[in-house]
Amino acid sequence: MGKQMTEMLKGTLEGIVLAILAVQPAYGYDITARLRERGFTDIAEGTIYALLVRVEQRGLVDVEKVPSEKGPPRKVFTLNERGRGELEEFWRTWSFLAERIEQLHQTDETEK
Amino acid sequence: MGKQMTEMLKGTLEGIVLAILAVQPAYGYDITARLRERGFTDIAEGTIYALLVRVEQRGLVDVEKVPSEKGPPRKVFTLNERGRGELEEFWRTWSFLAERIEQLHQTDETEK
DNA sequence: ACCACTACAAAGTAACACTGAGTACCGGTA
DNA sequence: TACCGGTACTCAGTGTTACTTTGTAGTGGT
Repeated sequence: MGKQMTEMLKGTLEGIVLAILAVQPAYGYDITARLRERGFTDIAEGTIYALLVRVEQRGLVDVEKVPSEKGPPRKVFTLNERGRGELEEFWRTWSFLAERIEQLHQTDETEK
Repeated sequence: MGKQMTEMLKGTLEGIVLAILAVQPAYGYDITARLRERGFTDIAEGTIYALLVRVEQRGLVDVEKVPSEKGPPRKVFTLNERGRGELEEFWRTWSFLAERIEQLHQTDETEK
């Protein structure tokens, strides 16, 4: 993956995952699959699991072990109240940043 | 500054500064001022100077020392050819990410 | 018995923004 | 003269994050 993308995902990837969980509860392996569907083809599994450990420790999700027919038991993550709060703040922060960057983009374009 | 914003700036702040330099050459202190004008009121000076050292070492900018009437000499940074290339890649990466996140934002909104 | 796919875990690395402190130069004021 | 506010740059140390790599383990098909 490009280095720029790697750096840009820092701070956004967590929000992306929370947003995916907001749509519907999911387990790690499933989340990486959904990310790939949405165009994030190069995100390593290990990255997602590490991120899930963090959000669990911070109490943003509830966890439930569910047996699987094809492999080890699944850890299903559900966004809880705190998680929803965090996600809302993520959208606020994102909107703030995106607006200002888009403004710069326009200025930059017109310079050409 | 909020922790989320701090993390989100990773990978984007460099692009933001390059975009500002694309409009017009500037020195560190000036760049922080322009950032504040554009709404980034909480970005520490030290952060900008460290970033400028990095982009200089990577050869994205040309540097010129210019004496100042009110303080130490200014290090004026001008975006060069490599810097413009990097900036273009930044916009590509940004657009890719922003599109997908906005898509998620919509999905998330309609869920409510 | 082997292999592919599913599913999770963990250690080590690199990159980045922040904090806080420090240096230095100038002009104005008391 | 002595001080202070504004300008301008530097640097060491900290915490967080995503990536890489490797390993473990269960299931089903051939």
